[in-house]
Amino acid sequence: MSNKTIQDIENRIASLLKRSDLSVTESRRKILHLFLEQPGALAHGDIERKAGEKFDRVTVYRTLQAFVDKGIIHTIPTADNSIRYALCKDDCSAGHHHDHHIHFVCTNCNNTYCLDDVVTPEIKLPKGYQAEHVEVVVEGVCKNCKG
Amino acid sequence: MSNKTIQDIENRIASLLKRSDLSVTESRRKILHLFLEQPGALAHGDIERKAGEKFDRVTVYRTLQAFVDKGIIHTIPTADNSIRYALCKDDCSAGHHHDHHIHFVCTNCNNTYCLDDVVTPEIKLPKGYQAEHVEVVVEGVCKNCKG
DNA sequence: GATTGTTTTGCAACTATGTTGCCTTTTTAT
DNA sequence: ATAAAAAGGCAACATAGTTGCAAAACAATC
Repeated sequence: MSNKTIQDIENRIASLLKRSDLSVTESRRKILHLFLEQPGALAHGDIERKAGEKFDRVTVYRTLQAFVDKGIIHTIPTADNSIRYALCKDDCSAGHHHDHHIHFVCTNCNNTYCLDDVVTPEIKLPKGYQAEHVEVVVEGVCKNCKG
Repeated sequence: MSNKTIQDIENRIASLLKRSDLSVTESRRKILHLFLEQPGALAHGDIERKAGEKFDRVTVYRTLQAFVDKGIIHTIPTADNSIRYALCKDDCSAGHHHDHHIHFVCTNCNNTYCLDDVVTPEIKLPKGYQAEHVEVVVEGVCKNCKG
């Protein structure tokens, strides 16, 4: 990998942070790196393990909270009660997530993926219920695990 | 309320437990009561608060776990990372939940409902992904809160 | 590039949540 | 009524998440 590429990633991270009114600190750059490095979602525990040797537990909590607030990442609810986080696409802004895609949890490798091309379906609710947001999580076997 | 009605509920609870190969104990009856008394789902915290004055914390955990294992209740994933539990319909059996209904979380009263009549839609996944289970959680305003 | 005001971090202490082993009590079956 | 089996309570522990405050890092200005 060339220096130019590394520099590109750093620039991308810095501009993402600045656009969100967040100062560019080491922990924020490190955690954003983790998200950019891999395709799926990360559980809080994963992040703490990968980044936590350098940073305090509290810093990880606060960093993730800041990223959610600013619309850089979004949370994915799962059945095992461990919140997972994934990068938002560019059209998410602070406090207003446009995440109409569905999520896929692999029962084999336990990875979580955002399927950005699969749109949440319309759900017809009983009379009186008013939908604001629909969350779809599909469990199954992912592309990589399906031999 | 007549004595007969109270007796009916007790009988219903006892037979539900026996059918599931669970012995009929005070804590299990109490916790089942809580579920039957109200329409929505209960978070672990709710149950501990309502039943916990009489029972140990550990007992509540183990009771809920037993109920899930036996197919008496099922879990509902939510974005705020608090597992909620709701009664299964009668066709759920041990280890094999037929919960193809969707869940509704009210952003106003914070109650969670099983919408038993709303079936989860078919989701068309990208090539290579194989679905085993689809979970749909809708957030919005419920029937009671919509003035 | 040094200085100053603001933001972020690390630390410590704390609360909440969940788990495990062991002994006692309750339940079930006989 | 009694014995075997199951469940509950207790204590101790492990993990997860929060808060206040002082120290350090960052951004902005000169």
